[in-house]
Amino acid sequence: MARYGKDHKQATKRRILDMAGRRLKGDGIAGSGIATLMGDAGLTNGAFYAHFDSKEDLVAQALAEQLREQRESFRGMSLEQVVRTYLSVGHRDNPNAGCPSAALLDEIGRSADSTKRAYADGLFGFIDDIAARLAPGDPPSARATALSAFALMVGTLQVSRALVDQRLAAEVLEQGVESALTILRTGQHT
Amino acid sequence: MARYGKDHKQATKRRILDMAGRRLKGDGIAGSGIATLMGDAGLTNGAFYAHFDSKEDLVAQALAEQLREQRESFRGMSLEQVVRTYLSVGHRDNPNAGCPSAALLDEIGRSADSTKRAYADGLFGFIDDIAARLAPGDPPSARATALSAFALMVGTLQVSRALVDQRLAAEVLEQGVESALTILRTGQHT
DNA sequence: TGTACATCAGTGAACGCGCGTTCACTGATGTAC
DNA sequence: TGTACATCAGTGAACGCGCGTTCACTGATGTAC
Repeated sequence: MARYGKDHKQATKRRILDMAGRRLKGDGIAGSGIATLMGDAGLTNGAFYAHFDSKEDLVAQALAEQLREQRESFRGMSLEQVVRTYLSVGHRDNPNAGCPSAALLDEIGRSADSTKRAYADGLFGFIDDIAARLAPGDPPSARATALSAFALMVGTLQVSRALVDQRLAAEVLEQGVESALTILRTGQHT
Repeated sequence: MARYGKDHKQATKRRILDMAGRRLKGDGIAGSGIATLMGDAGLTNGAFYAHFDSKEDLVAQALAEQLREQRESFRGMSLEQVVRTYLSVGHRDNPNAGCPSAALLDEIGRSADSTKRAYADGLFGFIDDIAARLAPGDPPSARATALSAFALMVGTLQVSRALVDQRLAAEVLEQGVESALTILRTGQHT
């Protein structure tokens, strides 16, 4: 037995993963160093490899965790609420607390296959949640619609984050809400 | 007079910008170092600062140039052709020769204001081209539709690039084509 | 025409720094006797 | 109860490397006389 409670190490790892998820979304994958990531969790760089095989390993696990949390955070909402929350100024201005897709999608495209697989698994869990609400009787039929609406929301949030002009950025978000709702309402599904 | 033709330096700068544009889209902003960028243009790191103030400066200029080229490349196409070319397997598999938005949008969101401004200028030039084709008489009325279609295409291409499963990635692209065309056909404009 | 000088695009070494990763070590605790 | 030992999460210095940036220098050319 270790001198700490038997789930101490597990709790530490969870803390690292949580903090790393936020940091990665805020500063990007390439922009987040191991020492900083560990410092966020109140530890030093050396302890990192007691928990993870490599930075890639951490990124894949943190990504999975962030997607799980995002999925949960939308659980009780109506689809309209999901769209309005996603394309809100609050979400736009706090990438570190927001959607991992909007924050990291192009970097994920350049990442190792293990990271991509972790991402894909988490993403389609989320997409299936939306599809199930669009077509409770036959979720697969609504997958394409759900994915299109999501792709539109991700692209819109990213564009809005790339704009300096606040007025224009807000307008882009509002138009995104209308378009996303239209897709969800008129999509081909049962 | 310099010992080279009077536009020699200008030509070198254009070469650096062109190569840098490709490299940045392929490896990301944080993933592209000055020495590598200069090596691509057949030069050494030291010459960089004879052409640019800083890496940020280069990124802003290269981004503007890439957006200009993208705009030109779509000039003669119908909107349907634009959509099908954008959401093609060829585009998906060659980010370095493709859309700067799809390759770099989330990193641009984390960049300096000067970079964001260069991006916004280029982006809306492109969006306005699409809007002008949707509503030749009154382009501004179609801006929202054009932007939504573009956001959907960017998000879709990014998702498709993040997938390891080729079959699934191709399916995502195909569904994206349908959704984008639907938005362009049914959007609210004159 | 021939020589001395000015120009300046480009070189390549060096700056301090942070990167991902390794590893010998610390020190708090639990177990054995 | 007291002491010796094993465990192991975490420390922090060090590894080689590439980063963005600076700068003294090179060498090919054009100009002046």
